[in-house]
Amino acid sequence: MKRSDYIPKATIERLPLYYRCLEKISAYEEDEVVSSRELGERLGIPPTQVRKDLSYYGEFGRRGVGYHVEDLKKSLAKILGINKTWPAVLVGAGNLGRALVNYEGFQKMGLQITDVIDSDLDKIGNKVGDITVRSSKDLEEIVKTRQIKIGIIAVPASAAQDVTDLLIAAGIKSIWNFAPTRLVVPEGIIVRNEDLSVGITSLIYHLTWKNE
Amino acid sequence: MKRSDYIPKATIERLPLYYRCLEKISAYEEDEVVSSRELGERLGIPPTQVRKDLSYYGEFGRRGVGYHVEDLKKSLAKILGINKTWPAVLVGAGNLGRALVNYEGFQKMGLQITDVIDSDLDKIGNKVGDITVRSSKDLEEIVKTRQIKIGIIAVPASAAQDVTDLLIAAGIKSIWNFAPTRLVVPEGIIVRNEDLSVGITSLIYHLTWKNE
DNA sequence: TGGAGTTTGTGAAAGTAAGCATAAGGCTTC
DNA sequence: GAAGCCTTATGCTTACTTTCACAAACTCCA
Ligand SMILES: NC(=O)c1ccc[n+]([C@@H]2O[C@H](COP(=O)([O-])OP(=O)(O)OC[C@H]3O[C@@H](n4cnc5c(N)ncnc54)[C@H](O)[C@@H]3O)[C@@H](O)[C@H]2O)c1
Ligand SMILES: NC(=O)c1ccc[n+]([C@@H]2O[C@H](COP(=O)([O-])OP(=O)(O)OC[C@H]3O[C@@H](n4cnc5c(N)ncnc54)[C@H](O)[C@@H]3O)[C@@H](O)[C@H]2O)c1
Repeated sequence: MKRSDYIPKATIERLPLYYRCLEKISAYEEDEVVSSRELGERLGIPPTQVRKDLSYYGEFGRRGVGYHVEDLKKSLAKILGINKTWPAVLVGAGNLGRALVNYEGFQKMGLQITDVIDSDLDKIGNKVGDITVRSSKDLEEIVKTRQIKIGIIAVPASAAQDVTDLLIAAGIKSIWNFAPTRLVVPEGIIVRNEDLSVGITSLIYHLTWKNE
Repeated sequence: MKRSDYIPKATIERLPLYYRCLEKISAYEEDEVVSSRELGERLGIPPTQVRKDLSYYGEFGRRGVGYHVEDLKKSLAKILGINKTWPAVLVGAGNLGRALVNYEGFQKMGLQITDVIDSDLDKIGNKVGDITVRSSKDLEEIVKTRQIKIGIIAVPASAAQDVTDLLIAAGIKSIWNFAPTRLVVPEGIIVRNEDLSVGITSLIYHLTWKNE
């Protein structure tokens, strides 16, 4: 598959939006074809941006016509790596962890949380959804047998670095981090911070300064 | 307070990180002063970036010395608008909604969820944390009496636009949206989308293409 | 008091990303 | 089969963001 040498980070964050939008069209509309204009309108993105984003990966459209919904959806799934299912282990069966495990929406994006770890003895053995909570001493075996590459951190910030080190020792290659702290990881490990406080704080900022 | 005409979006998203880092230093370290180098190192941000970000709002440091932790923390709180508490109403007492309500960390960033709305008759009247779930017919009264400016959407995507319209009709000025859908709002209403699927998908993308 | 060593604040330069303009391809109608 | 109207793909321009480089200000110590 074609892929330009340099692709803007912002482009990569828009691809999932295109994918999800195509899924919706595919499920609820009869249109076989969609234009960059329509795709853009649904998402609040200029059509030129949609086309430029896609052009980094090849030519998916037909001039004068648009993009074939199913084809583009498949292509995007392949580009994003979500044409297969990625198993993941979640650490921290608290409020947020349980919400994440029970959310079905991630499956469509290729994520399947297969295992849950917690340090609380009262939680180990309990079920979260269909998954039995296990101790971190089982981590290495879980990661090895399922060939898990993704670890999800939903523990308090104070425990996040320790959990990170355990995950990496167990063989994980990437971390989705919900704890509000910076993780130190070896070269080659991918970290994605999902910092909800930043979201609300920037909203409050805009609210504060709106009329000045 | 000084504030440059144009401030990069990325700067605004880093300010909460600086603030939280200062809070941590203030709570756990004795240092009265911190340099842009140290602040940057803790957050993985270059020191020049730290200084430039702060410089949009004034001169907070002392050359040859650094930034006074408490002073900078106060200044940032004021800049971010989190030197007061913003009441908010959350709609959707499901898995995610309950996690958000029970999370204490938002208080430190100025957010207090004071009310919870759901349409499910089995949920109305129940408690989420200390808050009794109420029906959306009470929304307007809630927003008016508490002067709430922030609405939080934690309902399924299919209901998100309806809830948005209700919130705006009730007088809300900004929306923190967790539903994976674009909301259409009138001019002047601030929307912040917190799209977790984008996060995991971009992580999977990087994992997929890492060695190419 | 003065010089060496720090650290900030900020214009200028470099690096990224978005938007424009236009060429090229495609469909429809007569 | 040619005119007219679409829509995509992309080089170039414009806009935004980060990084660099250095003057200015402060501390410490001899
Ligand atoms: N709940 C939210 O809405 C929310 C919002 C933003 C950020 N966060 C962040 O997400 C993380 C989890 O939040 P939460 O509200 O679910 O917290 P929580 O206290 O409800 O759950 C944390 C869980 O982690 C477990 N845990 C603690 N240390 C552990 C360790 N070393 N190994 C394994 N498990 C361990 C605890 O037993 C508990 O079950 C926190 O870092 C929090 O700051 C949560
Ligand atoms: N749970 C997660 O981890 C997660 C992750 C990413 C995104 N999301 C998004 O967050 C939203 C909520 O997810 P969830 O897992 O909590 O779902 P959920 O089904 O557990 O909860 C949804 C709640 O909204 C209520 N509701 C539905 N329609 C309503 C209406 N019109 N007015 C008021 N209340 C209404 C339902 O009664 C239910 O209590 C969804 O849009 C989901 O896509 C959730």
